[in-house]
Amino acid sequence: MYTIGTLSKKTGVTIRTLDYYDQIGLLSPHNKTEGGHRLYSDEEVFRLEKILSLKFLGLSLETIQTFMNERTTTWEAELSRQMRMVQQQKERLTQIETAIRSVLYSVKVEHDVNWAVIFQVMNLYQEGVMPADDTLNQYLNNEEKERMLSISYDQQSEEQWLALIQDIRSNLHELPTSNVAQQLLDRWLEGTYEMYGEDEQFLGKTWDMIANESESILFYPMTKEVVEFITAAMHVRDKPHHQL
Amino acid sequence: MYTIGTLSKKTGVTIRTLDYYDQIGLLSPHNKTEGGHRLYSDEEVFRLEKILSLKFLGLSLETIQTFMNERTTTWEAELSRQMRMVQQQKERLTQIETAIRSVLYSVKVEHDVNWAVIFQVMNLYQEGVMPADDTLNQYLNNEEKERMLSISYDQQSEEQWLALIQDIRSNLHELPTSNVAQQLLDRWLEGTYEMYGEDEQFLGKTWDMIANESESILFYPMTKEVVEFITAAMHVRDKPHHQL
DNA sequence: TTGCTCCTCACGTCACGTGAGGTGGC
DNA sequence: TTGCTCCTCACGTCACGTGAGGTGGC
Repeated sequence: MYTIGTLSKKTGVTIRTLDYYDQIGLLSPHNKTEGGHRLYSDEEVFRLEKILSLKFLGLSLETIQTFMNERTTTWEAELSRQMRMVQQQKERLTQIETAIRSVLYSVKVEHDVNWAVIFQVMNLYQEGVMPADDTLNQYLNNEEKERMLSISYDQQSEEQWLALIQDIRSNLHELPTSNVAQQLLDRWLEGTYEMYGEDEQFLGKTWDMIANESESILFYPMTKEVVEFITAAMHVRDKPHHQL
Repeated sequence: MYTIGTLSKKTGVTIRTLDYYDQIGLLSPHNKTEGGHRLYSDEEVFRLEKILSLKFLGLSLETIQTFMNERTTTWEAELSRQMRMVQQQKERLTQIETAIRSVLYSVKVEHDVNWAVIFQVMNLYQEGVMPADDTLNQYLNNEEKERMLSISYDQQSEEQWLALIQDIRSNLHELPTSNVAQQLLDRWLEGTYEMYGEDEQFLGKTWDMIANESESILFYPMTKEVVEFITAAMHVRDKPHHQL
């Protein structure tokens, strides 16, 4: 038999929580002392562990309550519903992630929030139709799309890209043939290879997509100006008589 | 000038919400009629859109409140914090997803919840150290790991796997040489190729991992018995004089 | 004048956290 | 007897939803 304090320490659940579970009838003590102190047995410990498990899955205490009184075979529908909810939330969080990234870029690069960008991102996502997905589908096949989406930015590479884009933006006036432009292109290519690998076909398709869609905010902060700058510098390099 | 009802229709925000935003001083009307009715101008419409955008990012009204009074350059720290929170939540949701899948399997295959499985899943994840990841790292390199994790189950393939595992479980007593066992193996191989592709090396490594870890619940419902059944059937097939 | 809109309370939500003031138990 | 544990209220949380009862505005 455990007092409420002992049970609390044993399971890491606060006394107030056990108190509450008793109150709503989710977990009642095995019996009580004359003075009204609650006493729990191993049976309740097991029940509590079940409760905690189901809580971890994101179920409400009410759902858990009914689950505990029913056969496990009736759980299927509710668990499937919960599964769908979890998946939807994950998608939403992914959208939020991209949105925050855009805002952070606009704060860092443009030193102000680009509300036009944010409103566009909001509209894109709030329609719920994932138009970003449609655009990707136009340019990439399924395998390429997954490859594109599975690219993860770490802190460091993110900062490098940011710095590069900032540098490009402040050198937009430089001629494509200039050393400055060509060095920026070098940094660009290096970063691209590092992040996307050296598969020329994949790189080509991705670049086409970004270039064509540079007026939308899908690939913000790859704005039109930045894309044009890179393209111009690349053209110069491709011509033999300008090669370094 | 818009009345509160007009603004509500224009923006899709409920009157009660606008009411509340006025109450906490987040969005006050431009002015009021003599009778006390609120009147909003385009200025407030813009402010409201900003508020909604930031709310979409998951920021609290209080944070939004302070954001609106500060320069955007001060948003960085808070936005980065929010970014980390979002990423953590996504990881948590992924864990929940796997956990729910396990429970669903155990309900469907064993017609009861396998609490031992669930408690293990819980412990695995609640430590916060992602031991699942450690195990994967032991057997697969980074590329293979990503490949493994990016495999997505659709409704249909999930049901097929489930049915197959159920069938294997109810035929565990059959000899590896039996027709039944060999047919189950066929279904197994077919499903594997469909899902994981035909890269023998990758398949081999993955299978080694699953086989070695079959006593843990990482690959539940690939339990020890199921793995052993498949292995045995495969050995028979590999011997020429048993080939079909 | 009649509807419809808008107003201001005020309670409820979900799973507890955080006291307050008072007793039980070794 | 003295601490420490435990008890039962009871308010607060966050961003509104949902009425209730009463007035404004065209």
